[in-house]
Amino acid sequence: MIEQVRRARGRPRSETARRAILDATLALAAEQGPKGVRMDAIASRAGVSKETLYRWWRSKAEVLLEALAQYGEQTIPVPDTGSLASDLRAFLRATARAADPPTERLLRALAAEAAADADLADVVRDTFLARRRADLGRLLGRAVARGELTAGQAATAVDLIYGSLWYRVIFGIGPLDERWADGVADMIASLARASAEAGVDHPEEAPRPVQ
Amino acid sequence: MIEQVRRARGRPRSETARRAILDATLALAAEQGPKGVRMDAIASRAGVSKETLYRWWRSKAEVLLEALAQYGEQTIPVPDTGSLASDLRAFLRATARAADPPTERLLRALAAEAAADADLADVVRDTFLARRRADLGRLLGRAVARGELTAGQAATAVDLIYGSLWYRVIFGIGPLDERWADGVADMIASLARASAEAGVDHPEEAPRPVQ
Amino acid sequence: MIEQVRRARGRPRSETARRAILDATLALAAEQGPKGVRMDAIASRAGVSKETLYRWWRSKAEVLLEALAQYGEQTIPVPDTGSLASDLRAFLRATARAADPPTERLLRALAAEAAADADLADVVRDTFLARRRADLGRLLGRAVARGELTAGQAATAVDLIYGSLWYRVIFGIGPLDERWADGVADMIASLARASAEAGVDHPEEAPRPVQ
Amino acid sequence: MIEQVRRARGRPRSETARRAILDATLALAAEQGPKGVRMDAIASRAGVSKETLYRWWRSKAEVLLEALAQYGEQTIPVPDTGSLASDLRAFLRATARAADPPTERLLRALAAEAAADADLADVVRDTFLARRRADLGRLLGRAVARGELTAGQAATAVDLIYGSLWYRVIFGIGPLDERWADGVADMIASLARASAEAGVDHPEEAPRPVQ
DNA sequence: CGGTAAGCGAGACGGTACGTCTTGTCTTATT
DNA sequence: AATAAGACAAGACGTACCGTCTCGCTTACCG
Repeated sequence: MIEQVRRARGRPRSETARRAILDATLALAAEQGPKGVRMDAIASRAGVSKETLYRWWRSKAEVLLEALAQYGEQTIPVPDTGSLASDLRAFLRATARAADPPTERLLRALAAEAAADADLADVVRDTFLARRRADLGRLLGRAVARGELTAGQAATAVDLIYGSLWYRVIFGIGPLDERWADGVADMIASLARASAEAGVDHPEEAPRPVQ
Repeated sequence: MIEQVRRARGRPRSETARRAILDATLALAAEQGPKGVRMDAIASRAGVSKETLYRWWRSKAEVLLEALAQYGEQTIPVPDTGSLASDLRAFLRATARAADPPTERLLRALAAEAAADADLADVVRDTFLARRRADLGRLLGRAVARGELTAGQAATAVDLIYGSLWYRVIFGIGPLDERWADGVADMIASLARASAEAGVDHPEEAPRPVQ
Repeated sequence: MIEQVRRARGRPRSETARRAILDATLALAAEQGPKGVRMDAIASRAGVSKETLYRWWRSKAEVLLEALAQYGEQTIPVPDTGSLASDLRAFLRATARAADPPTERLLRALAAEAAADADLADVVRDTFLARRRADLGRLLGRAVARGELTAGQAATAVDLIYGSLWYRVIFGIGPLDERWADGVADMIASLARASAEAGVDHPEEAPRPVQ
Repeated sequence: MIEQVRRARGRPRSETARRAILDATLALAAEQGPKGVRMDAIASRAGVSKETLYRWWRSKAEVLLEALAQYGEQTIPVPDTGSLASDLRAFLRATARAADPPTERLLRALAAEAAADADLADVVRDTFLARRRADLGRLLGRAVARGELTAGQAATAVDLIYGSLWYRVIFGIGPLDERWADGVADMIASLARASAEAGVDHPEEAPRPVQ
């Protein structure tokens, strides 16, 4: 049984234009920083009209969101090694790798939009951030299940971890490199080990040494 | 012989205008959010000309910085009870109290500016953030001295703690209330307790300056 | 094969906006005088953005020039009755009729701009004034051909006649009415008659009585 | 009986400052044209405070008026040789000499102010222009008395002559040199000769006040 | 000769217009 | 129907100039 996709009438959306727009967005962010990411600059660099931009995305923020979905952290796997420490390390190292300088600048541009506009912040939180928070939540959830963390600690940890990421990006505190990933992962993992040793819920789970 | 402070020539700067401007900035942020904080709106609300605004502050961000210094977190004491847990609790609760909704909105407006402009972010980081980071650094430094944390952990903790604060503010993740303060304080303190029990490496190691 | 006029791509310039701008310019000048002719007032009255104004005219003076071309003296015919006296009368009476109060105020606004800016004055002289000077020059040129005036006198007369017009407008010396037109026309014509009687160049041309 | 000039109390007005201001006004006009004549520029160039400027002159136009009175045409004698032609030549040649480039630029700046502001134009007309018009009126009045001109022609001639002067200055039509003076003088004088020959009405008719 | 009142330099101030910039919408002809 | 081109409305930005105000200092008179 062949699934017949109903073809829309008229000229189909140009995939070329879509890619050109997202590429241009990334390139502009990379080369000129958040301020360089202007709708007319994106359009002109992509060889596309502003009309096309606004036909498919309602605002600059939406373009940024899709550009991030394309180039950013979307491919970060959620590891499950049985150890919070190694899970976190792997996850945050992958996160740091995904946050290369161009992507960092996209994040920064997105943060600028969200900080300035509460409605937009809601959207960003409930779509873009929510997915990443859910991933990290699942990872930490396994530690909760093993009794290494309480649910409340896991929730707080999500804020601490992603908070430190955005904080560093927005204010230029420092790079999102392996050192950052390991520092944060170890810190949270030590805590978990401590909790486990203190006999939370599931003492049968042996704590593993961090590194 | 008493050193006579030489009075500057010409009409002295109007303290009234200065206060009116900072008040107007706070009021606009509180009432209309970051987008309401416009230079012309500040000027008109303060009964001041734009020229006066630009005479004393080169950008909106500088006005925000001074308004924050005036109304914001500048009076948060750094407690020293001998216990990291209670020090942190007290410090973060005071921080949460200082971050009332109007102040939160000022912070948000400032974040929007800093995210959009890297040069400005440098200024914000090196003046506004640095003071708060230093306060928290001193607090954590005592725990380092007591062997409850390594210097590296203390540095990471600063990012985690303030990161979570800004993250919640910028993206509207949740309020900066006592629950937040206690959750974060407990989390970091548990870690310290765990580290101390584990006999962490070298307490004599001097704490690295927290950026 | 018919030459097809290539239509420019993109949205065509709005004729509505153009007219609204020129109308608003005239109305503001008429109602509020030269000081009322402000770029933002024109824009707001015309229901147009300032950007549209500056897209098509680089300065207020250019808008005034086009408004004058639209409403001003452009339709003044250059009569040729064979008599300098009646030609001049007809021409200056038509000029006076064209210089109704709203137009006078546009002229005044234009003079203010030109007086303040030498570069602009050059443009005004070489475009707007030049056309009128040429018209009057042709009219007087016929008198020169008839031997009623020397070429030098004709040139001086152009300055005298238009000079008196602008002088009266700018400093509010008096109105540009029929009395003014006749007074100036008769004066120049008497001179021509006198020159002719004195036997300048072409004595065969009989002087005609001034009406 | 000795007229005792009552000396005002307090520090007397600085004549140095007054001269410095008028000099600076002239110099700025000469060097930078009408646009360079700014109140703060005058003050700073004269080494004087704006306070002092506005203490003695209510507006830029008043400063210009006094600067012109100082450097401009104030010393032009009204000749009385018994011949209109030579009187006019002498008067206009002296006028042209007085209108050197720096003075021309002052005139231009004054015209810009007057054109933009009707109230100011009234003042300029009734003070500055009136004196010159009266001088020229007296000169022409003698021709009227001799029956060379009618009173109406004399009045029109004043507009034509001074009109041409301002017209040339404002729009940069051409210089106010001897050629201009002679051209205008000869033109008006020819007319007078013609009228006299034609036996124009009679001298008992009193010359109308020339506005 | 010392008090005092006005003049003065400095420069901050409120007001207002300018010309620029960016966002998001709209209107053409073309594909 | 989607697109490139580009004009458009809205509105904030930062600058410039005007004329006013507020200091502390200076100058010359007058008692």
